[in-house]
Amino acid sequence: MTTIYDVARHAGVSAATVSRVVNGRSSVDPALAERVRQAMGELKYRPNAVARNLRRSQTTLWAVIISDIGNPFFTAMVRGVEDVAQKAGFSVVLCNSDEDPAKEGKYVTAALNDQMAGVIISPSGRGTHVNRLVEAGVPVVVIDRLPRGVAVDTVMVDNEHGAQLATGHLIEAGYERIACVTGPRRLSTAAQRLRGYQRALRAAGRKVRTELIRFADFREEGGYAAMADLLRQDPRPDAVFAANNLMTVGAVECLVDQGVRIPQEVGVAGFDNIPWAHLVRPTLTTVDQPTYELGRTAALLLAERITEPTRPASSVTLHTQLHVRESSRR
Amino acid sequence: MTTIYDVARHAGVSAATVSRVVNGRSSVDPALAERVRQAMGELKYRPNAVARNLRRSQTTLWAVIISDIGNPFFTAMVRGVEDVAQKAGFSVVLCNSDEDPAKEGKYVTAALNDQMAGVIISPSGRGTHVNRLVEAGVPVVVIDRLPRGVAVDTVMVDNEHGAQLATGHLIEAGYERIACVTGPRRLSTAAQRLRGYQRALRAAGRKVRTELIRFADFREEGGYAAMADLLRQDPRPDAVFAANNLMTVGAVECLVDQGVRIPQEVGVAGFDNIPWAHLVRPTLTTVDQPTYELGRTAALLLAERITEPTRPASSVTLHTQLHVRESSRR
DNA sequence: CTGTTAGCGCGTTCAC
DNA sequence: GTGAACGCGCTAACAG
Repeated sequence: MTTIYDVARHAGVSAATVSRVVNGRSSVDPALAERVRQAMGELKYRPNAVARNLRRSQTTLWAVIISDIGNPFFTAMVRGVEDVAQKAGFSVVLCNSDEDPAKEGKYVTAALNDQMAGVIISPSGRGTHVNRLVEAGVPVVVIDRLPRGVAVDTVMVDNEHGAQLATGHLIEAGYERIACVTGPRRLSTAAQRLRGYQRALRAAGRKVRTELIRFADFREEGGYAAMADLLRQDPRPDAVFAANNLMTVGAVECLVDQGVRIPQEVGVAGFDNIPWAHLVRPTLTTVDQPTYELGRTAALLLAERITEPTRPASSVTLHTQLHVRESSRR
Repeated sequence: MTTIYDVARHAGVSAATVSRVVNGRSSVDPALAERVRQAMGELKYRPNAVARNLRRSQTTLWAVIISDIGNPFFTAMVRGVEDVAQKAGFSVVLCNSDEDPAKEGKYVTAALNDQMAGVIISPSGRGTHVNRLVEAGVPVVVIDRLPRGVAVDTVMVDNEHGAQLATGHLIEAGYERIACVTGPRRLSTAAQRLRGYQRALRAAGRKVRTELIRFADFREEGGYAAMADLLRQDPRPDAVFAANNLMTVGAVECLVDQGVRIPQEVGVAGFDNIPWAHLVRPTLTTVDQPTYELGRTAALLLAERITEPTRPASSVTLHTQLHVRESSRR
C-alpha cells in the first residue's frame, strides 16, 4: 500500500502538500500540484479512507436501514436515496433489519461505531434504536414510519387518507362486509392505515366490526393466513382492504387457492404499489405511493441536516393515489 | 466521545487492558475484567471502529455489489449472503451498480479505500473492475456472471442447461417458431442462456433463426420492446424464451397489451424466479434458480477465502429447475 | 497477567 | 505557498 508519504517523497514535497492537492482545499502552486498528481498516478496512490475518517472523525457514507429488503417498496425507495446521495458526494450502504429490533440495533451500533455521516431508517417499531442515533448527534431521517417521542426529520405518506380512499372506494363499489388486514400493531403505518379504513366505514354510516380486522406481519404469508382466517367467518367478508403490497398478494393467493372469485365474491384493494399489478388477473386495485420520491426527499433532508445540524426537525408528507383496477369492480 | 483511555482511567487500568477485555483475545484477570466492563457501562463506551480498522488495516465489513437492486433475484440472493455473514461476524453493506461499469468502479474504489474485508460482486460485464480487487489482494467472490480472465472464486448456475430445458419444453409443447430474448452481449449469463436455447433447437433438428433472437437489457422495458419487435416479424413467432425474470414480465406485458393470447397464440417460458408467477394469468412457466443458496454459497466461499487467502480459486455451479405452468401449455 | 511504547495514514494547526 | 510536528483512537509488540 502506498501512503501519502511515498507520494510526497516521489514528488519531492511534503505530505502536507500532497494532502492539499488531494483535497483541493488550500491553494497549491500549480507546478507543484502537477508534480504531485503525476506522482500519485505513477505510484497508483489511493488515499486510505479509514485513516482519513479517523482524522476527520467523519465518513462519507450514509447508512440506509430498511426493514425488509424483500419488499419492492423499500428497494424502489433506495433508488431515490442513491441518486441524491451520489450527487451530494456520499455513498450509500444498505442494511436490512428484517423488522427485527435486535438486528436494527446491530446496524445502528455499526453506524455509530463507523462514524457514518448520516442515517436514513425505517424503524422496526417499538423497540427501535433511532433515539440512540439522535442522542449521539448523528444526522437521521426517519422514513415510512413515525418514531415515538423523538424529534427527527421524517418523510411519510398520507397513510390514513390513502386507506380511507381505498376503503371508501370498496364501499361505493357496493361491498357490504369489508375486512381489513393491517400490519403489526407496533408500526405507525399499520395503525394509520387501519384508522383510515375505520374512518371510511364510519363516514359511510357503517359499523366497524372488530371480527373483520386482522393484524398480520406485512408479509405475504401473513396476508395469506389472515385472509384464510377471515374466510372462516360466517357470514364471510365480501371485500378486503390489505394494508401493504405483500399482504395484498398473500390475500389474493389465498382467495385464488380457495377458488373464491375476485371481484365477484370478494373484492380486493391494497395499499402500496405492487410490481406487475396489472399482470395479475384480475388486475389489482392499489393505493400507490410515490416510492422513489419518498427516498429522494429523505435524502434531500439528510443532506440539509448534515450541513445545518441545528435546523429544527421537519416532517414531510407525500401523497398517495388510488388506482382502481379490476379487483374491486363488480 | 469517550475513548478507551477514559475507560482505562476510570477503571484504574491501562488502555491495553481495556482493549483486551473488549476484544476478548488474551486473557485478563476476571476481577479486572469486571471492573473494566463496569467502567465501559458507566461511561457508555463504544469502541471506535474507524480507529480499530486503521490499526488493524482491516474492517469487519463485506461489500456486496449487485447490478440491479430492483431485481428480486439479487435481493433474494443477498438474504443468503447476510445469514452467513452474520454468523461469521461480518456485516453486509449492499451497493447497487445498476449495470453501469462506472458506478461499479466507484464502489470498487470505495471497497478498496475502506479496506473492506471482502467483496461479493456480480460484475457489470466487459468494463468490470473485479481485477482491481483481485490485484489488490482483496478476497472476492464473483456471483451470477463469469468474469473474463480473472482467477477468482465463482458461484454460478447451469445457465445453458436451464435455457435448454425451457426451450426444449416449448418444442415438446408443439411450438414451431420459438423466439429468444436474451440479455446484453457482454454478460456471460446472457450468452450462456442464448446458447442453451440454440442447443435445444439443434437437438430437435430445428434451425436457429437469427431473426428470432433479440438482445435486450435484462429489464422490463427491454423485454417489452424486444417482444414488440418480434411480433412485427412475418410470420411471427408462436413462442418466446426470455432469459431473465424482468424481461419475461416485460414480454408478457407486451403480449397482453397487444391482445395476443398466451399460451394459445404465443407460448412463454422465462429464466429466473418471478415473484407471484403463479398469480399472473396465465401462470408463468419459469426456470427457477436456487437464489438464496447462491448467496449462501458465495458467502461461505468468501469466508473461506478470508481465512485461507492462498487457496486456489474454486467454481461452484448450482442447478436450476424447470417449473412448467400455464403459459407454455396449449 | 499487565503496562509501556510505538505506530497505523492522514489532515491540520502553526510557524516560516 | 509550504513544511514540521502533532494527534485522531486503537492494538500489537515488547518488557516486566
